[in-house]
Amino acid sequence: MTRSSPASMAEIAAAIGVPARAAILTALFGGGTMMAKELAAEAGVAAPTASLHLARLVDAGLLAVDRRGRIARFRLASPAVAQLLEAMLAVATERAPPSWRGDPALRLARTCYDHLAGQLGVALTETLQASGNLVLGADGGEVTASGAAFLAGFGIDSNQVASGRRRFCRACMDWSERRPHLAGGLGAALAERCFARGWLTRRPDGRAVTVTPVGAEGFAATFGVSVAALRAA
Amino acid sequence: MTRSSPASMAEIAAAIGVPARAAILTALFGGGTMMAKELAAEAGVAAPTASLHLARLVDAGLLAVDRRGRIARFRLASPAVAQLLEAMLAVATERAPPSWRGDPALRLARTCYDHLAGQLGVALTETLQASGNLVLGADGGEVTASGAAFLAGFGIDSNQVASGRRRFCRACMDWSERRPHLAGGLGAALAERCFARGWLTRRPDGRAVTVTPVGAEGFAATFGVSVAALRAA
DNA sequence: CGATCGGTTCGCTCGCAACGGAAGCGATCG
DNA sequence: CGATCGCTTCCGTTGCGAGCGAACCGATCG
Repeated sequence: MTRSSPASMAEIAAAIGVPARAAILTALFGGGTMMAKELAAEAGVAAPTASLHLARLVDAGLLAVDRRGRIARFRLASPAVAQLLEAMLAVATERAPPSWRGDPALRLARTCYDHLAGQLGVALTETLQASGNLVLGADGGEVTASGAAFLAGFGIDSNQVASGRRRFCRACMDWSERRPHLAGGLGAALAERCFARGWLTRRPDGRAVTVTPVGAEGFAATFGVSVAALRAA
Repeated sequence: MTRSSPASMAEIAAAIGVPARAAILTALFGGGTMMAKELAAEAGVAAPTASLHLARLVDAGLLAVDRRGRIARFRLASPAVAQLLEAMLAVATERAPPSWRGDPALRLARTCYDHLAGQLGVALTETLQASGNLVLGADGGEVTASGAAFLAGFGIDSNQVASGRRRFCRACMDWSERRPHLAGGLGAALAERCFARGWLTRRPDGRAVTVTPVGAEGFAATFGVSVAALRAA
């Protein structure tokens, strides 16, 4: 029966369709994991209420939970969920008042689940393509021979990333820039390296990330991306 | 304020998160337009109830309405909404019981907003790429010189499609096949030609489409796609 | 110009679920 | 072993909204 689709769609949407739960998902959209108590604060509700919300989100298949002793850490259940949230933001911005595209800091650089988004994410992706290091196809994408060498120099072993269970390379539409950025295992690896090198730091209060001074230098030297120019644009 | 995102996300999700409204959206996901009365029947509710639901969906920016005299025709507000629904279906199938990927007819061929999806949509897309007629990139895609000639023979003027306001060519992830299919203006044009030639016919009861005998012949002769083989797979 | 038809507004009922307070439970630590 | 902490379960309250029937409104048609 075709009729099963609307039912499960409504179930999923209803699980999101409450300010408290939407706030929880938004907080986790940055890609991290959080304890129930933190999420309760994030959603602005009491602990018992948050507990119910979290149970429902897990039940709906939107969150995964990692219970260790008395503490429970929550995260998005899958990349597909992150894509869903991304799509909702796209619709939200589309219908938003004339020209309000979100917090400038959020537009500049943010995490999208586990990879980079915003102007920085898009710029890095386009630079990699323009330099012939990366070819993004609709069915994924490939790293060229020169690209593998380039990434190796950056600390990423393309073969190892590609051997993972996860989709190697994927284009993810950026809701604020309306252009695609790099996602998938490779996108995650790239983001991870940027954090590990201290080029980027996560902010405790959202998914926007801060580009450090050394990061600004690094992005310019390694990728030819000027963060200052992005900020001015 | 970052805080505006969760609020609008919840608003949008809440607009979908009721069986009746999800059914309405699903019915329109096929890409057509429908009258309020038809949608009421589709959702299984009385006319007044449907009227409220429709008003709310329009208000949430998910539906657009075309009022002409006493009749009101509804359609999805934008391609972004179609992408959102696609993403919800992706999450729904992910969490679905072991291996239930929807109605076989729906998997074989269906419309996704205004282009083709399902095994047929994916197969056509992959054939076009393999034959060097189409190069799908992350930031859209291009029709090669030979591709333009090929499409012209099929009745599609690539230049005219490309000159439209709409994104020419885009990859849309197929929720049942988990592989991308062709979307955007070109995808819509391709689907339109298939219907115009009588290769495909819409079913009144859903978004699944029927491949006619002449269509099966045409897909094999023109694209080298065997519908019978797809059906068997 | 009266009948019909599509759609909306009104008034009402009913049920679900969001929420906080208090208590319970298991894990951890001093 | 007792105190604390993180989380959950169990209450009761409260309010929102989904639903229908009936009446209403405007467009269209005979």
